Amino acid sequence: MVREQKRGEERKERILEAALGVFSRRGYRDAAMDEIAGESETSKGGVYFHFPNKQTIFLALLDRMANLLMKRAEEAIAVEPDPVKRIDAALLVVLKTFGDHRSLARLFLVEAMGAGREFNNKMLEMRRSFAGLITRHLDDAVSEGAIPPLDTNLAGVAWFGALNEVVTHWVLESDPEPLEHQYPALRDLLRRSIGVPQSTQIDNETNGNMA
Amino acid sequence: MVREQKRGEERKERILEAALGVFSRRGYRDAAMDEIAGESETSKGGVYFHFPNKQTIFLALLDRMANLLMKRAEEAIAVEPDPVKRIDAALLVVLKTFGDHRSLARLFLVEAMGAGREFNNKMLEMRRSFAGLITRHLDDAVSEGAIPPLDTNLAGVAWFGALNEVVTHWVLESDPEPLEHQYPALRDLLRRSIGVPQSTQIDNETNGNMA
Amino acid sequence: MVREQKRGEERKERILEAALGVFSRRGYRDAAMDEIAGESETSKGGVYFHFPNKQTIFLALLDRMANLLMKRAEEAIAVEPDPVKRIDAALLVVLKTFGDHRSLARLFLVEAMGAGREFNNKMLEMRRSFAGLITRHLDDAVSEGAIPPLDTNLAGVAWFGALNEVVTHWVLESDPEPLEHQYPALRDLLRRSIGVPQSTQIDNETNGNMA
Amino acid sequence: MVREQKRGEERKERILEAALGVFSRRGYRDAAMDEIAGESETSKGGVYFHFPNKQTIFLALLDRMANLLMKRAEEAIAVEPDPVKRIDAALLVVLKTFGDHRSLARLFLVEAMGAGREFNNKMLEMRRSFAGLITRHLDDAVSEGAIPPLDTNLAGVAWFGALNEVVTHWVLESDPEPLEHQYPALRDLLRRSIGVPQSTQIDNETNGNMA
DNA sequence: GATGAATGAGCATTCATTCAT
DNA sequence: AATGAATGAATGCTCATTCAT
Repeated sequence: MVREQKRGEERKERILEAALGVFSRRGYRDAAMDEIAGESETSKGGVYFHFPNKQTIFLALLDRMANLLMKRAEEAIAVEPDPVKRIDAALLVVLKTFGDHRSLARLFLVEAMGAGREFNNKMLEMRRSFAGLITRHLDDAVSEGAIPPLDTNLAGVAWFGALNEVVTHWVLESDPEPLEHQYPALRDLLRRSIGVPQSTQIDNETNGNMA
Repeated sequence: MVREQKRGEERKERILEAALGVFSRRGYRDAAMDEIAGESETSKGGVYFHFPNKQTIFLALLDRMANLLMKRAEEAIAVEPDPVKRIDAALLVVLKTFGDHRSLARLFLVEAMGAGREFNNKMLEMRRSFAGLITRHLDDAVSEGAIPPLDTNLAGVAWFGALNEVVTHWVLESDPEPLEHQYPALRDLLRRSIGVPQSTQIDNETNGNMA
Repeated sequence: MVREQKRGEERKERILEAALGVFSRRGYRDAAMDEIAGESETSKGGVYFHFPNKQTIFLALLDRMANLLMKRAEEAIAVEPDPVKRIDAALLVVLKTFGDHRSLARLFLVEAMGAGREFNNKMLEMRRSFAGLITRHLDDAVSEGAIPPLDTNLAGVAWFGALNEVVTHWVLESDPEPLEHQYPALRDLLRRSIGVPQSTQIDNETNGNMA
Repeated sequence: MVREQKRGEERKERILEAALGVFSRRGYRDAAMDEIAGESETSKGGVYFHFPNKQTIFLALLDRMANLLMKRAEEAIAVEPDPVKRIDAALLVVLKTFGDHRSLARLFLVEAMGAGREFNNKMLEMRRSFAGLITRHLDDAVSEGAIPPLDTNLAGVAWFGALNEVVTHWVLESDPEPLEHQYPALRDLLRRSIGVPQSTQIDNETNGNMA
């Protein structure tokens, strides 16, 4: 029984992987359940046994990406005491994560937008939770006196948007250079935007290069 | 003859208006040519007489929005001698333009993304041209000594993304407040991000914080 | 499993039969997939599950007729040692086969011609293979000394055409008499055309003239 | 007024020529009135002024070919006293006429067949009238004692079919040699089929080559 | 006579989803 | 659990024909 459960999970996993490939290759609307079934070495009925419909599969993938990002960002933040450096760390980890998963990034930032009315709420919620994460940490930095007061709500949204756009360009480009190369300049831009004192900024100038 | 031409143009215009409504109500894929025809008080054949296919209509609408934005931004910039204020002016005009055309904004920022592979190039091109506009003026500001040197390419992309995201939230929200309300905080954030000296900033500080 | 396969084949067969009816009633272009589906007691999707498109169904029917004819003709030929009688036998069998399948005959000789450019190659190939069959046996007859030398390639084509035309008239006529009635006269005509010696001809003279 | 009439006729002629090109290039069904209009330097409305519908244009073209063939054949026959030679002459003239008008031949023999139910009667009638022409002259030959009695009705049909098929192969072939090359062999075949005495046949063996 | 905008019925094909086996 | 045959609604696009100007 336990074995069967595992087999079930494996199958489910295979379906999700196949779906990721198909969705990011064809886009949400042009992805056919047939192709997802074929690519996951199942039958169409098999897919429908594990997922009630196409939308759910897409949403599961979206959630997976969101959780992956969130988790990694929180982890990176957790080990860093300095509020400003926390944000730097989170930024880097997000760039790295997207950079390693271009398909997921495309799904998340490109395909999900116009996938249909049904996804708008979900998208808004996700975007809000990312912006909220940023806002929260900016609030921390403000209350610790590391940066001057500002509209952190707006900053959260705007930062997410800036990041988003950089990644989107990278996703849409046919032959892009590694996403992480954008880190130093983006970090400086964002820091400045919230009035991080020059001194701190110099401190970290060194790690302009990363893996 | 002139009258006929005008009639033709009017009909074309009616179709575009109807299409805008349908596209932004249903999304690109779920928009039916039938509905566009119905809403423009034409027949399906009539629509196809004026446009070769669905894609072309969508693209025409996208172009229209892009041109509208570009034109207004350039105009706002043209009358402003101070490089920093130029950017402020452009920002405001973009917020106002989107704010007045929520449907077009939705089309431009939300629906166009996942409309299909065929639109990706067009989208990238448009996003690049906006980012490029910003970059160009940032370069001017740098060369005039108004702001310190920075990676203006990245800044262009990031600014466009920030703006984009703010507008997108506003588009997806069910009951949003006027988009222009975001102007002061966004302006400050962006200014700071490029190291605009505090003094200039104080000038406009009046309409500062909002929740 | 075997049962399922059989069910699948039955369904496919039903579709082909329905298609034959519809194609020969309406012609290739005016045949609607809807009608084929309806007549085969399936849904449109069902038809498309078994055949990728309309063209393929038509081609399958054409192939079926061609194979049926070829097979029967070869069989009739196989049991007959005398080269001239072989040809007589083949002729008779072709007339009988068409005579028993007026719809297929119409499809094969009338509808297939103007069905569209896509079918021209196929048609030419089929016509060539029939003409070739005749040519081959005429060659045999020549080499056995049963008939004098002649341009057997041309004769193959011409014979096929003669046969074709006789059948076509019969197909297009609103109230035709049995096709086989044409056999004796056609046989004599064809025999004479290749110079079959009178003696052999007399053998079968019995069922000679008809109006 | 006379000039206008002439202009009208010219226009009509241009339309027919254009239609011939389009029909034989695309086939009856795939020929668009738009293209016919464009190619005849008229408007769609213009075409409809001169012809009530598409079918009529096609029929006019068919008639034209039929008349051309008939007329030339009758002419060739008229100047020839010997009944057997008459038939030879008609055959040659038909081969030449088709050979010089491959588009018309395609229209007449290929496209017309599957153009739709509406044309079947017309086609049958045309085929009958050609077969009838042959039959008539065979009857003459019989009554003059030039050939032995035979089923001339069938022979007419079969001959027309033989000729038809030879021309059809030539039409469908991608790179055919001149149609007239088939004349000598076809003539001999047909002669033999009606039992033309050997002597006559030898007489004409000379003109195996033609213009 | 001519034009070309407009009409609208028609149609092949796709695809998410269901369900008997 | 899994299969794959079957469903049927949905939709972009074509084109002969009409008719106001």
